[in-house]
Amino acid sequence: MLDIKFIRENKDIIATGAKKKHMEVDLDRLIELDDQRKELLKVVEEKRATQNEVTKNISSEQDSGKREGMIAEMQALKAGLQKEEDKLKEVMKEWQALMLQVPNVPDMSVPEGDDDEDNQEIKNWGQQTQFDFQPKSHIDIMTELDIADFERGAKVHGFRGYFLKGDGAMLSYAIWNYANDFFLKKEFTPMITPAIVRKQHLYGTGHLPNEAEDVYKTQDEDYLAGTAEIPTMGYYADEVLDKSQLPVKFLSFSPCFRREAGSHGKDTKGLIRVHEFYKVEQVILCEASHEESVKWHEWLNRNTEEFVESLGIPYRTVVNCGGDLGQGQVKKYDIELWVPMEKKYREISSASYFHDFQTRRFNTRYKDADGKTRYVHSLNCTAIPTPRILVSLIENFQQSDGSIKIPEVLQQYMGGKETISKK
RNA sequence: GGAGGAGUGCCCGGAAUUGGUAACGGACCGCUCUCGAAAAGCGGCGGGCGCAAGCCCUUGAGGGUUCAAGUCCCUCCUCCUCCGCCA
Repeated sequence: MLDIKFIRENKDIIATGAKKKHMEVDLDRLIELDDQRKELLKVVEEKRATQNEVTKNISSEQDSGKREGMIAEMQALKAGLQKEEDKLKEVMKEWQALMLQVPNVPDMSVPEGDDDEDNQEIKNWGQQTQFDFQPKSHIDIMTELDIADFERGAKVHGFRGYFLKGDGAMLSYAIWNYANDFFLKKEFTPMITPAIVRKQHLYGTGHLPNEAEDVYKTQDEDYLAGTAEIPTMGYYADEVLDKSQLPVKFLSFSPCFRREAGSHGKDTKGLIRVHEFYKVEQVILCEASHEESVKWHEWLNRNTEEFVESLGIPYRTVVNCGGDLGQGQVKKYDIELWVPMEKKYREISSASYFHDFQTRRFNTRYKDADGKTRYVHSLNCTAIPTPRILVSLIENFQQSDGSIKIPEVLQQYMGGKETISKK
């Protein structure tokens, strides 16, 4: 959500930004509606003012005749007021729907482009793994080692179902525990968040109204969060923080649920694209300054890069192009890990900042040094998603005998084990 | 799921004639006073419109009754007490 004043004063900037993001929004209609809103508001407020004043006098009026007259007068005024209020309500409905459509303005440094094909590599770390034997996919490796079961996953869950089993499960625990130790050194507050959330919080983060298809819903009209970003951002909704509390740094762990409604044909096998997974997510709330946002954005992304480097998995970082940005995002980096069997880098992390786009919807503010309340700025970045990280980890660390070498930093979390091999 | 009680201004307390238009106190911020601090005093301390005076909105959310709703009615949410169920 942007400020309507800002929209009115910067229509061209927003229109250009929307175009860069390949998003449609009818700003002229919005401004037209806003004119109507202002006009109606004026009429309504004037009538309410009269009503308030006369009504106040009614209670102190002793003469019952006069009193009756005033009441009758107010009854008439009320009928007119009601009509105007109904009109206003009608205008507000469309106004609000349009306001939810206005995308945040992408940063100047965001490259032009249609989709993820046009994202630009800004960093490349490590060597693409070379094998002196015929490498296998994570699906084959895990199945042969009996550390994942996709057939039974499909039997129990359905399409995109999976079981992690034995050392496959243990490897996930190891990654979670290692990630906790790694990131908590950077002064995050760890959180385990609810995965079932109320609708309003998905509007807050910007997942609604535009991504409704991709979200699971309960019979109570609650939603299953696709990321801990949603509950974590909701944590301080409708609250006013003190400047001294900022920046707030949360490391949130939660299950994540995604319908993947728009990607039926894609990544139909294995652990790349699944309906449910676990994720450790970094979330930051900082002061309302672009410089602060940029600083923490770089920091968040670097944290995850460092984490991947410590595992020794080759990766690259891209800056997302305009067409690959979400509605609220100002700028986004993706970290992509090398997947040998696909001969491609695949995304495992997204670092984005939003300025006050989200916090305006969440109504999360802070009291600044000058005593003014402002909306905080919000950012988030994946720390680590499981099981997707396993795809690269396993494929890059496979050995000729079909076993998996466990990255050194994870070994202590696997009881000192160095390889996962066939029993 | 059932029965009863409660929810008040950025925060914490806490009033409001059994319908008459949200007191007051604390905390916090600014100023005065002070060498400095404390104390005391004054002002501020939700949102919108307006150059301003001022006006409108805001008592968990949304509706309704009424000239007028914190107060009455309906739906929902949250918390507390009890019953039932339960990892």
